[in-house]
Amino acid sequence: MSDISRNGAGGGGQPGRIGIGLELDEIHMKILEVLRENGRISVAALAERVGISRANAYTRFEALRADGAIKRFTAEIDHVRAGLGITALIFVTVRQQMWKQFRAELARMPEVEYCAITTGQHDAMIQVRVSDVAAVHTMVTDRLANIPAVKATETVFILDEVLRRPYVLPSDRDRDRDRSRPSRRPVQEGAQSGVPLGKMRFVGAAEGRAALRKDD
Amino acid sequence: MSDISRNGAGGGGQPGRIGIGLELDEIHMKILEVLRENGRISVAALAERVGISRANAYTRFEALRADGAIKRFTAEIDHVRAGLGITALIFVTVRQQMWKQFRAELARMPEVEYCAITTGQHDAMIQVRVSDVAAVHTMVTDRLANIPAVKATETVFILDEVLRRPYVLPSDRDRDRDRSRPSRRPVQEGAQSGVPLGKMRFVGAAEGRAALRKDD
DNA sequence: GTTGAAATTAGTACGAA
DNA sequence: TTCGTACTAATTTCAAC
Repeated sequence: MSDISRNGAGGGGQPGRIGIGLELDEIHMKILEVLRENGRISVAALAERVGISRANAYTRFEALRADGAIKRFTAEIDHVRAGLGITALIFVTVRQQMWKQFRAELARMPEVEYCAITTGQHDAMIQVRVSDVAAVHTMVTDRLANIPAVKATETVFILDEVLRRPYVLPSDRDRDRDRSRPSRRPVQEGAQSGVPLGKMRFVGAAEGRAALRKDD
Repeated sequence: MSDISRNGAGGGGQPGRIGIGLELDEIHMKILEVLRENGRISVAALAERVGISRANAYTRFEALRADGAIKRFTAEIDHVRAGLGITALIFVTVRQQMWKQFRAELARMPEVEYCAITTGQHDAMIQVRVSDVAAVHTMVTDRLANIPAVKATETVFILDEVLRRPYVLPSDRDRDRDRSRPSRRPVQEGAQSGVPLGKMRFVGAAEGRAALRKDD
């Protein structure tokens, strides 16, 4: 289980259009909405909530699963209750052309919950869950630093997780737009909103890093 | 749905011990292991895989749910298929004593999938999923920058998501330790592993930020 | 904490609209 | 395609051990 998505750097699909596979209509989206909130709902109950027949619900449910739009069903676990009270983010600078090795090592670290390749100052961000702060230290100095692919790390602790949505869907945005922005003007220019631009910074990829993903 | 966990800054629980509520034994952990991989498995099948009777499985299943160790069941959705091909991380510096406002505004932004309060240079990290790069720009300049609580932002794009585990459990670490480290020496000192310490950096909280969580 | 049997519900197949 | 119904298989509940 290696790559869980293929986000191109800048080539985002048009809103509403899906590249290959199943064409997702409004009812598909409704199904996804229900399922991300209650992954254990029966297909019969799902059909009722979405407003389609049971047979149809079974067909669409299977189609979404087969197509990969639904990747899996999972239980969200309280890691504190489970004994992993410490969460940290480790930003990693990876030596070029050693991504393959880095990924292989990641797979051997069960305390890593999430890893993403990013633009900006660092190359990757990994999120780890451990039982105590010492384990973070061990993780970074003992395990990560011993990987030749790792050039440098920077660690921050997560003090609180304010929000985690099961999975964001385009329909959420539409709903919000209707609620809080009755008349939405099209995006034209960055400075159009009268916001002091000095407040924010966009950080692009370092030189020569655009090709990194091709390593494996 | 505001705070999804109560991670203390440094006060991690002892490994294996859970503060309040249900005492989780080995079988509970096994149940969680199965459920995080297959959230839709029937309790009957779960009982068989864990090696207990069905009645027992039902009891424990309900206990885990009631206790909050299982927070919810959800479907993992392929955001690219769903039309949200762009993922970005926005690091936010929040004005002190305006956290409450910041959180309230977050709740009104459906494109935010995750938000954590961190130590280090910034105060919070938010992950957003949108349909195109322009939407990130709009999000940052139009929406975030208009929140008085937001002092500054720094945005990076996620090029690829290498790894996402449903939820890390302590038993994963044990399994890994058995597999790759037959004799584990106790952690004593940072420099003990012979690793060049210059490679890594731990970033603590900025001054006066320890009290931030008490704002709400 | 376990097993077994009844009641309920889920999943499948197929014809009609 | 979608719906409705009838059929089969499985799950959940509940009881006794």
